[in-house]
Amino acid sequence: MITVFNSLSRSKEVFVPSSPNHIGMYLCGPTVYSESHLGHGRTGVSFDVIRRWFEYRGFTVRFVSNVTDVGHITTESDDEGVDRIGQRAKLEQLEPMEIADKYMWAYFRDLEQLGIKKPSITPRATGHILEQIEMVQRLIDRGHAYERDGNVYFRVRSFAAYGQLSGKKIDDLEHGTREDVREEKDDPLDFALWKFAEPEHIMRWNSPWGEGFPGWHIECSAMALKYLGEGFDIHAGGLDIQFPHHEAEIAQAEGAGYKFAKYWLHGNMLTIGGEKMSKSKGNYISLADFYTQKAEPMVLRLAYIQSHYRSIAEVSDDTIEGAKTALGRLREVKRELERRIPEANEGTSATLEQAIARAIHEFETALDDDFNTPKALAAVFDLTREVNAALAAGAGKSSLEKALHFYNTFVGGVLGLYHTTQNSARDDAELLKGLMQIAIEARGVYRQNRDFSRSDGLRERLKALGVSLEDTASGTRWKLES
RNA sequence: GGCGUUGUAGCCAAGUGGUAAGGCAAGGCUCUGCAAAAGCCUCAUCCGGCGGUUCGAAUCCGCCCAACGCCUCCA
Repeated sequence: MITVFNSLSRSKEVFVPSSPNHIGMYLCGPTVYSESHLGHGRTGVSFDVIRRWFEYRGFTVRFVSNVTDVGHITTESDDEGVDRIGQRAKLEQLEPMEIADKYMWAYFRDLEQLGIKKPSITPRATGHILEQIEMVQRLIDRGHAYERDGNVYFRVRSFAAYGQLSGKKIDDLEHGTREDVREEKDDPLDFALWKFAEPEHIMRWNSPWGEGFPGWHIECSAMALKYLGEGFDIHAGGLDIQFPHHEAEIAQAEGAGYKFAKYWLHGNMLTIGGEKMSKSKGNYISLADFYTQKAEPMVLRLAYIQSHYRSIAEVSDDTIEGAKTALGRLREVKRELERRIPEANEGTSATLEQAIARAIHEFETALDDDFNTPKALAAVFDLTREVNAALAAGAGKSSLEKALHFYNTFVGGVLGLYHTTQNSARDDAELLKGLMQIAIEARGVYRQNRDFSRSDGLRERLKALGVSLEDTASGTRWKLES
């Protein structure tokens, strides 16, 4: 039994899928107008683990995650209709669609590094203009929208449930609304479904209301319904787009007469030095910069998983350093198991098997309870201590194999922490292996002759190159430092 | 101003009525020519503060303090 925190009810609910073995899940992707940052990475990893958990529990998940490649107005009052993609296009002297394409692929690349599984479907907003127009027309026909000079607006007060998801009351919102609203709106709360395109606006499509482009929000309503159908299971996204984006999605879809998502899951924000990392604050770190300047992607993935997806997570150099070491232990225990299993004695270890059973139980319980990854990770580290002790005690092969299976299934499969990225260094693996063998042999001769200054000197020089040596009872091992 | 969240060891972070998970850092020990790795041990009488409820609270209630988020583009 899996329980999930549903933002609609603001409480944990037992998850009941709409069909027995299949789950439809939609995750709001970014508007692709600039580099993806640590926040995108966190949301991606959070829902990737959730998806993997459903799969582990036997569900087939259709995971739809969009890319919004239509630029949206930066300020409602701006009649120039400057949108973010358009702005960026001017800045980089590219076509808007070149900007969208460039950052979309960068986003895919950055997420892939984090071991995030590809969505089943990745719909683009520009590929679904017809669906969006249809939905807008439907909203007009049903009295939830109206047209003014080529713009179409959603009439918020016509949709009683507006505000339910984010816990806002329409009358409270009224006061907070900006002064400089577009005068043709009937109500300041109303939001755009379709915008008239000024002559200089490059991204434009023909519609029943003239040439224009869709508003932000409508693409997700249309694409989620198209690929997941009515009443689909899960809609997910960052907490910061709960309002107004998700609120608007519900209003549009249900206003058009369709049942929308049953469970709404929101991932919390990242802080740097206690402050939310965000574009407007300018304190964000792009994923690409992180990878080149801070640590490899898997360290980041572990850092994310160490906090619960609904908690605010602090990212600091200390957090990253801690994750780096912890990841090393998780890799090392797996490597050691792989190394030792072929030569292990036949037999079992009752202590180890009990520890494995307990770890599996605790891991499953933790993830079943609203995807509590920090708690699951605690179970993994508890087991790791047991495994290392068992290895030292010479535990039997079949128990060690069970332990290895645990790491492959849970740490690798569910948490996705054993993902490796392709890089050119890997092509040289054989060469490296051979060279290291030679170096180790040479050092071995020094050691046999008790010429420790030479053998230590060799080790220091290798260390300086990022290769560390470990002398063990069964010979010298080496590894590349991360 | 409206709505909401959080405050747990040096840092990160679970726990949400039964007497403080886990990771990092730090210190000691075992092993070792040395080092590393690994293991073992130590590391919050206490969970922002003050009251209350209870046999019992970090966990529930009240007040206070502090920080943060949404209400505007954001994952």
